[in-house]
Amino acid sequence: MKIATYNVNGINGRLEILLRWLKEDKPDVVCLQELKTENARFPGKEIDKAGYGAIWRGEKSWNGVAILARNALPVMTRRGLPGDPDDNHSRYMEAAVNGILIGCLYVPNGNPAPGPKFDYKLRWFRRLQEYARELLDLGVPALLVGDYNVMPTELDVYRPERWVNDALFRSEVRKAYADLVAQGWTDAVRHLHPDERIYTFWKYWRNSFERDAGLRIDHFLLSPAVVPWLRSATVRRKPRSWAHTSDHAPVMIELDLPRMEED
DNA sequence: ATGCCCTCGCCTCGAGGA
Repeated sequence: MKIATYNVNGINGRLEILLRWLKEDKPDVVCLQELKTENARFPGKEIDKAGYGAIWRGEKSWNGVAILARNALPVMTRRGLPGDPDDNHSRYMEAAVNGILIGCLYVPNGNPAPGPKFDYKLRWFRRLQEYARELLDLGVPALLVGDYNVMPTELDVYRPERWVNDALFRSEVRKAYADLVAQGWTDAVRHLHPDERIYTFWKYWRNSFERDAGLRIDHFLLSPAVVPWLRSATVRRKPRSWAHTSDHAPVMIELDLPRMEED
């Protein structure tokens, strides 16, 4: 089973790129972030025609998350994080696929820091931690997948010294991510590639992709039940090289699911 | 210290992204 995450940076402007990549990699489940469109303008028909069922939660211009499943309709289990009824950003959506809970998330950027946007990011992270703890307590196979807007360590940044005061790398945010992982989650990419420089995002500016001057900010966190199934975790760099593409690359993991119990 | 480049909106500049 192949599960991917992809910050598309505008689902309508990026539809051709998305469909082309789906055809090449054939992921079974895809978590999308930054739809940047209201619900009514989500290209559900085109995605359906490509063989994917989809659930989504958009909003005008900003944010927005979706979950796609190949030849299936994801069963929505949650929309929005608990803990703040006034938070109307579309940043979390969760579905059950093949008996696995998959949370698709888009953590706030938080810049400029310090400031109200940074405070919102930290508050959002605390809510994620609280909810993630509940998921672990359930003991079910679960993944928290998406754009965390955090580089967890210096290995995850092209020039760490330039990012120390940025909302993606400040110590408070790195600690929030580390505390989340310490609950018992496994960062799939780092687990399989502990010492490798791996990036998932490159600015559009200054040929950063060609120079591989990037950041690793799109992550897969696996609950303990999922870790033994993890076969591979790779950044799909090719779509990032295409014209008019997102500034993120898709990231994909492969799970070897155990055979279903026979009756 | 900042811009660099790109998205979207109703719009040719501004806000936000990371």
